[in-house]
Amino acid sequence: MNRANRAATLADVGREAGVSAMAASAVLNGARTSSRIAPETRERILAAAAKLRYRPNATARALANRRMNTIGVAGTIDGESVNHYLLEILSGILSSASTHQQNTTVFTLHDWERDAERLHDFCDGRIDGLILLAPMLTRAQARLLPSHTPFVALHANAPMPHVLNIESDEEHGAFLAVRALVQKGHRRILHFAGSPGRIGAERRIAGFKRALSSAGLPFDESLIVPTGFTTEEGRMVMRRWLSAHTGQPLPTAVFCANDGVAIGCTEALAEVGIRVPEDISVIGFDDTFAARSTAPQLTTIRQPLRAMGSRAVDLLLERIGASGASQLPEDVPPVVFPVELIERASTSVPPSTDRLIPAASVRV
Amino acid sequence: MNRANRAATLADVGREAGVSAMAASAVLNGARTSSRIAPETRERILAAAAKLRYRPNATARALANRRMNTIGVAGTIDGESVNHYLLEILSGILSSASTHQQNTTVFTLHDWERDAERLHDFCDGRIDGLILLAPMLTRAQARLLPSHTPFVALHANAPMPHVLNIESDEEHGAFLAVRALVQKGHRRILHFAGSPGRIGAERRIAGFKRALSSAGLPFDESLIVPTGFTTEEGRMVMRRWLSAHTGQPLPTAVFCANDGVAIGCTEALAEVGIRVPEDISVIGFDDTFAARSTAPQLTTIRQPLRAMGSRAVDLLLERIGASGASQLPEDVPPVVFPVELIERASTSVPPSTDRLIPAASVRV
DNA sequence: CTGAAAGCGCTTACAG
DNA sequence: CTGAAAGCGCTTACAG
Repeated sequence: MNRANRAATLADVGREAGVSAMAASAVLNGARTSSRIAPETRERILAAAAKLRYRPNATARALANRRMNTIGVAGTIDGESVNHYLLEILSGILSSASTHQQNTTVFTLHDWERDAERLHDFCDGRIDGLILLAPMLTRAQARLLPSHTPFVALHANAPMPHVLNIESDEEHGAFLAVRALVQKGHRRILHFAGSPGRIGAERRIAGFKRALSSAGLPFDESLIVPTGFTTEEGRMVMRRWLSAHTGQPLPTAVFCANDGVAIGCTEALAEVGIRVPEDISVIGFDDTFAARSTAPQLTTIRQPLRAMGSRAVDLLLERIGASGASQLPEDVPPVVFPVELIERASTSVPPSTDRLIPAASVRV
Repeated sequence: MNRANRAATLADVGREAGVSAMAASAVLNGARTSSRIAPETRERILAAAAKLRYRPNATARALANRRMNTIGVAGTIDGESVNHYLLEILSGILSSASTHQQNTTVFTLHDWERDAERLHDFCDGRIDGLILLAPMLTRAQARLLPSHTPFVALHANAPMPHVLNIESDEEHGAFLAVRALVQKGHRRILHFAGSPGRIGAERRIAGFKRALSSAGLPFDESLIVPTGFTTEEGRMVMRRWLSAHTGQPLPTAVFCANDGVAIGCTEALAEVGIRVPEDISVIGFDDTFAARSTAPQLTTIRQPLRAMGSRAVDLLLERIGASGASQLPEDVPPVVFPVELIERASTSVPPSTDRLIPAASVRV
């Protein structure tokens, strides 16, 4: 037993059961189950496998099958602040992969620009296909992606040749958010707009404008404020905005690029005693866990993030199954998921009289 | 070119360069670099590899080397609420693995009890070793772990035979937290104690008691309240506790089992107008990102979570390197990291007069 | 110092 | 219906 530290192999199981490795293979993996191996032989093999705690070696199987039964997910998942948006998509991916009996390997990138080359390293046989979470690849980088591995993207920032993209109707989401505010009577609506250059931010601004113009309201460029997409940025930007506008009338509502920004923004308002929704309405975007864990709970635009993650897995597995030859065409239309307005406690009618912006208290 | 959809192999590179696959292997992986392949041949091979975008196939290499250069991490990482504690450890793991040129595969478990068997499936050659994050395995389950894969645990709930455990000095952390409160003058200290049956909770209670007794203060069992370890639980438990004690004197401080609980607890206090730290001091545990992102920022006990994650990788790689034969002894002493008190804004001296607990307002 | 051979553990045609 | 052979892509001894 000098093999105590090696995992049992098919050959070991065969030897134990007095049959060939191949016979063991036949009964231990569904493949050739149909061929009738004598029931008692089958029992003997099963017993031997159990006794030796046999598990098929994944790398050997992958080498023979050209299939690892593992999908990869790449995204900027770690980082200073927790990204609920990515985590919720990831949770949809993990659960769908698991129902398809596929493993999932998560590759953490820090920066799409700099880490693009690493994507190639992942496509070395250890995964059968790769899901890109909110990739920021240039078209040139995307063109260099290995052609032997199928890719699916979620909310890609730019179309990528031969890559299927899954997104949600963000423009319409922004439209729904702002229309809801307008219908409650809001006229002076601030927009914390995410990061300039991000397609998601541009779409929110487009929806914002469309909602105003379809209500016959004027658009005031100065109410669009770039923020990034994190709670910290939401908090900082709101603090700065308030102290830059001390003494002026408070907008009656803020439409935030996502829930994280909305939460940070709410915290900064609370610091100076501005109440949500009594003094100002706040609306978020995404409907992540975070939206339900605040007080007041956040009115927001729901993107079906888990479902989008699941769909990414389904479509990727379809691509993987479609053997070799068939590559997607250069331009492939995106899959677009609908969004919906979720009304909770952070929005209401505007206050009857204008609030003035108080002087900011000093904060650590 | 009917191989367009296959990745280039060593044989392809060799053919392109007019040499054997083996010669290509020698120059493309450091291994036999020493053997002098004529510099111009070497150039030709390098050029061919670049032209064909050759990447060594990970599964073939793993099969030949019995080494995947990938470490696994298993833990209950997803779930309803974000676990900053695990994410911060994970971030230490990812960064150390990356400096060691190792990939990391994350396996998400939902429940240690039920998913213990899945750990076996991960040890099928796809990883070289596995880090268990806060495993809740029984000794019997631990004994069944495959012996051909090295394991390292972080904050295991019970000692596991042959498995190295990395932990922090939680008992001392609790002692430091409570001593700091006592030194400020606090006498009536509530403890939100985590989950009963968890070693971490027991150690916090032990440290709590030791701090009281070494200050000559009495211990009041009724001030120990089980909470779980999430923000939601902290919020709910504090709400319930306040409404169960309406009209009674407010404790002057709460020592919480972790930062998440402290944050939830602070939120519940804010809901009824109790101010931190003016009316009550709050202290957390862990010093995760979350502790610095609240207002007021949280006084807490710092565990070096990232460093602990890195160390887990280092020790695991050591185990992997120590070939076959050498298994760890049955009982292996844990690696214990020190903790420290981080004073921020959520603690201060107790108020000069007793606060009474107000009636809870109704909350969604 | 270099090339041909054998093997990692599995699977898939292909003969008996 | 079952067994022996060849191969997945790489690496590691082992002869020339």
